[in-house]
Amino acid sequence: MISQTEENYLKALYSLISHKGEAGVNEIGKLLSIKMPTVNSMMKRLAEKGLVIYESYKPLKLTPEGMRQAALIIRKHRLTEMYLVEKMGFGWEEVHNIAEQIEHIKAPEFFDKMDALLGYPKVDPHGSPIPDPDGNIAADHYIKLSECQQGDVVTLMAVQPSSEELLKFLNSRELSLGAELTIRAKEDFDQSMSVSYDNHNEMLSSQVCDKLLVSKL
Amino acid sequence: MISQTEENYLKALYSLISHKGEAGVNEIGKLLSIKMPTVNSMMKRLAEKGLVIYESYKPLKLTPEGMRQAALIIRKHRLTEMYLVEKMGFGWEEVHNIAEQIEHIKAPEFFDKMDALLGYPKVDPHGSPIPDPDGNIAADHYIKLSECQQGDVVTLMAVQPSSEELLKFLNSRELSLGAELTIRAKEDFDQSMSVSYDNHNEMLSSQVCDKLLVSKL
DNA sequence: CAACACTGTTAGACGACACTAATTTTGATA
DNA sequence: TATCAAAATTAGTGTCGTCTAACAGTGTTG
Repeated sequence: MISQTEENYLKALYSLISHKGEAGVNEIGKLLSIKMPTVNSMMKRLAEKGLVIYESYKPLKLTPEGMRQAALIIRKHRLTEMYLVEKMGFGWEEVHNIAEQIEHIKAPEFFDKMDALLGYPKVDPHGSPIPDPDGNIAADHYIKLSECQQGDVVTLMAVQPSSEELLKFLNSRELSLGAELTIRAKEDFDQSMSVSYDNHNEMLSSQVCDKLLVSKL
Repeated sequence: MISQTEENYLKALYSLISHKGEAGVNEIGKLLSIKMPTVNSMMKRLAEKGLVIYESYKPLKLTPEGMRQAALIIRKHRLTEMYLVEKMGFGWEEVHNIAEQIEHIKAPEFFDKMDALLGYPKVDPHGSPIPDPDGNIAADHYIKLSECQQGDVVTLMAVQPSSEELLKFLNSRELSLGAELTIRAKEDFDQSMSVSYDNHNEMLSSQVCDKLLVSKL
């Protein structure tokens, strides 16, 4: 049995590894607000359980089973977020903390029911892919808005990572997934962008553009 | 902050006290499958926190604040059960274990939303009253079917306590809340009852009749 | 390449929550 | 009322998940 605490470590490890390719004890600690020695001993325990590959002073890895378990937790998290938005009327900026708790519920039938009621969605409300029931996750091929050029016309597909503050900012600009963005200008000195969509014409800082994932038309 | 574990003790204490008027360390232990010494030390901790009145070798009591906290957990449990049945399509016999976990979620807005989507229900799927947001719980004035007499015509209002097995039994007899029962006969030697409702005519054992709460017309 | 900063590890402690074994209190009853 | 069984308590242990303090390894850089 994997405890709630262990689940949180697996999730953190998974997200660090999939974003940066590697994860160290220190990084996990920062992500979870837990001190290094605690992380260290937890990594040893997860290694005992066959979920993590631990070698002294080497970067951490997940075993295939560890990857699968992590993906299944993320599946529960993202299904929950989708359910909260689609079926209960929460805003996409409100659901993270609730899903963070519900993801630990041990009741497969509960998540299966959400999945069915939602029509087996492929992505969560922020555009991140929902792993399938076996723990397989579709790689998305989107690019960052910040990598696009003046004149490009793109569709907003995901917000990643999606802090509550960023989502509120996007709300205030009425910018949501599926919006068709035309890049009017890109400033050389700060990489900020001027984009238009629907009835809007907005300036987006590089920090924002870095977190908006788009697909070119 | 009240931990999940502490919440479970409060709930157990609340239900023992409200059903039997009193609760002892031993009974709580049995209810929660936890050994007496563990219960004992937990009771001292809850007393420290002002939730329980603990005096050596005396029956346990809840303080007003302890009562309130317990009622609020029960509120979350029952709202969740109602939501699972009404909005997600679960059967009334399936929801207890899921609600047992979701009741510990710390997110008032989540339960407020369920409450609103359900139209502020007064009872859960088994007919038990849902405490209000301040922790006040309406006393029901129902009587046990087992206390009724031949010839009585009554409405089934609640099933209490409602084990999964009992609920499945009632399903198999198509007996649900709101059914209008006519008591055809009551056997003296075993207190079993013959009742009719809708297109049914069934024998109910005393064990069953003890758990069906009804109101007389 | 030596020094230093950062990262990682070991050792020891602690609170929460569980246990077993041994003891004490209570209340029923022979 | 003396005894005894059940309930309650105390004492001591163990695991999980956290911490701090001290020490060790790694890699960059003057």
